Amino acid sequence: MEPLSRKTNTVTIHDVARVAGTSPSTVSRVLTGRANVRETKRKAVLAAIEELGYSPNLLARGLKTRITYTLGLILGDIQSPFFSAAAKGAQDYAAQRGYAVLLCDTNEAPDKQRMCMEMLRTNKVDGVIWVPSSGAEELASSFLSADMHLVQIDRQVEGLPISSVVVNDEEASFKAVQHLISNGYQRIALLTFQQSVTTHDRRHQGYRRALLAAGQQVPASSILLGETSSAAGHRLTRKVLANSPPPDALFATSSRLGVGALRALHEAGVRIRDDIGIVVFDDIPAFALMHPSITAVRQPAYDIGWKAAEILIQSIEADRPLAPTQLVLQAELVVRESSVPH
Amino acid sequence: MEPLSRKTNTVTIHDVARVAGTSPSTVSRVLTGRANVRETKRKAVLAAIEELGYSPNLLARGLKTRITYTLGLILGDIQSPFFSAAAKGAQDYAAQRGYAVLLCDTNEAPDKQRMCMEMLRTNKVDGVIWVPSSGAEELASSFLSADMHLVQIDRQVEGLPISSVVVNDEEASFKAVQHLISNGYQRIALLTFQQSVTTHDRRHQGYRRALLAAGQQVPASSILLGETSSAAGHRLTRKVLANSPPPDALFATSSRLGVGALRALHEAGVRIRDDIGIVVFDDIPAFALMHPSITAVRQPAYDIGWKAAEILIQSIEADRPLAPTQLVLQAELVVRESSVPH
DNA sequence: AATCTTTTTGAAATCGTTTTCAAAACCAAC
DNA sequence: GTTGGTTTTGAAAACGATTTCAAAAAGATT
Repeated sequence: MEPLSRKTNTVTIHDVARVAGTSPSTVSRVLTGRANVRETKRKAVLAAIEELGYSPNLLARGLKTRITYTLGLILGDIQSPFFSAAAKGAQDYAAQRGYAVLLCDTNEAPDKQRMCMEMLRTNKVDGVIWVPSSGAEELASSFLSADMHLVQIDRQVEGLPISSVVVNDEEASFKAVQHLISNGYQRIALLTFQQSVTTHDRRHQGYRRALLAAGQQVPASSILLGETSSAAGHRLTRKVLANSPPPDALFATSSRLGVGALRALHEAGVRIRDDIGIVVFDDIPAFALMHPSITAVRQPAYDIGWKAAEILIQSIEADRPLAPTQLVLQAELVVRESSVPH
Repeated sequence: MEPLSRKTNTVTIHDVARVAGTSPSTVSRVLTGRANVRETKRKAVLAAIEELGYSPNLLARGLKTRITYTLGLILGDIQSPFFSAAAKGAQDYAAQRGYAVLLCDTNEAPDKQRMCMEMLRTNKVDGVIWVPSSGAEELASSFLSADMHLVQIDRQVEGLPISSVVVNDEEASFKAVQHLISNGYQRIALLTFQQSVTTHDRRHQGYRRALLAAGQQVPASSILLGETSSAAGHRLTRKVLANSPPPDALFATSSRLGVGALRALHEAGVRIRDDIGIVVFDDIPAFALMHPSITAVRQPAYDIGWKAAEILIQSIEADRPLAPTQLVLQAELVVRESSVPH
């Protein structure tokens, strides 16, 4: 690390004080608005600030107050529509409350997740919104014991007192599969993530419950496990199409798995909707544009981010430690063409 | 602004020094690695750091060194696939170089853009990557004169010495329209942004040049101007379809305009590909999945972000001011089905 | 006009680092 | 065992804010 050049022309609170004919203390008082200062002085200070183009140094302020008005946001992949919508929601709420947002993309890699947390810690963020990747338990507990404010979104690390904002994965999946059944589909296969993650586990659970409620068995051959990538969706779909009898419907627990499945179905020349129905958990813009359009479970991603920021800031600004909040938003089934046979 | 509670259990460089039996100066030296310290001491210091779980306070460091190792990123809309890919590229490069990224989403609103810049300035970021919205000229020049390091991506504020990373908009558009012409399309309409923004202006320019090169006129009725939203794409397409004769191909200068156009075409019962060809500038994942799949101009969005961060950090770490870099990456036409009649 | 109360003010300490500067420790060569 | 030249070290002064504390000013009350 070689030393870098430094900017020189910074204007500080002392300069403002000098121009306004007062002391730094008073300038600070008008800045924070926490104490009363005579109207004439206040005017003079504001004029000086204007004249000098002064803006307070948040580093110095943060150093003294231990509050940085900065949040960390750790995502698996900012390119995913779900996460970017959540990021936008979080950012919008944070900005409205005067907080800045430090973005971290982990590419779903556990070690990068650790690095991100470390980075956010040294940057003294006031709190963190994150999507815990699998195997994030010790990481979570270590930052919890350093009394870092945390809110997890989408997924949950279970058994720890951490606030979270998630959707009703189990129930929404139950309804989605029930919808397929009530539209006459008989042999519904499941495409899901092989690793244990709360979201996928619960979606899997909802699928099982719907089949059982309809008096159906859940044969092992119709549960397909893989990565949550479109390549995996493609591969698993090809595999399940080889079953005899093949499934007449698919339920995919992530949009990527769904996208891969669609590709495989198209290649196999199977007609979506009539030959095979499909519902995907997590809606993406493309699904509405396709022909036939794809039925999906829409998650309120923007709201998830917004609410997470709200809970986080509330926790940060509370004087005493709060009990963790568990917020469950409602995901809704958006029925389009792919699940409704002619 | 009410006073907030403060964390108490911080471990500082003094604690480390005490445990290691040395002085803060020496601890600082092993942290920065900028001076040599005897191997025994160095070991002791590292052990103490480990034992105490110390991590340096970047606020204090930044206050002293005036270097925060933080970049600002100002985007119009993080949900746009193009911007989120660019954000990812920038973040990946920045992280690799030890920089954090402060995210700002302006919703394309000029006043929010100003607020973002102000926020980044008070946060003392080392530099900023941004997408200048229209009317950002004075903003740009004011931050330029405060010798803030800036790199603009996608769009350019013209006439100011600011580094930028863009694509060959004009040429790629020229090729896209030429491609339509060579596939037999005769009356190609243009859907573009009504406001003057370098990207759209250049794409418009490329469209004109292609038509003129083919010896065609450019009738005013085939230039459709509106917002760069899918609603506008929809409206403009309905409008242009009413022309007599109607166009037999469309060139849209943004993916949103393109998406709206596709919706309108579908509603009108016009068959894409045979009745009407279409090429969209800016590729999105959905285009590859549709039937027929949509020909688009693919931009290296990830690389744009990556390169912008590279240029920015280079400029930050240079001892002396550098001449602004103008980098033009190559956008390429991805020919799919929508522009190739049977 | 004198006293008491309340409000407004500024000097100085502090937050946790880095960095200068001079003293201390080390090492080699005589 | 000096001497002289390197390295290593620690004390103290920043960096730019906030905040405590006591003094000064203003306002009320007699």
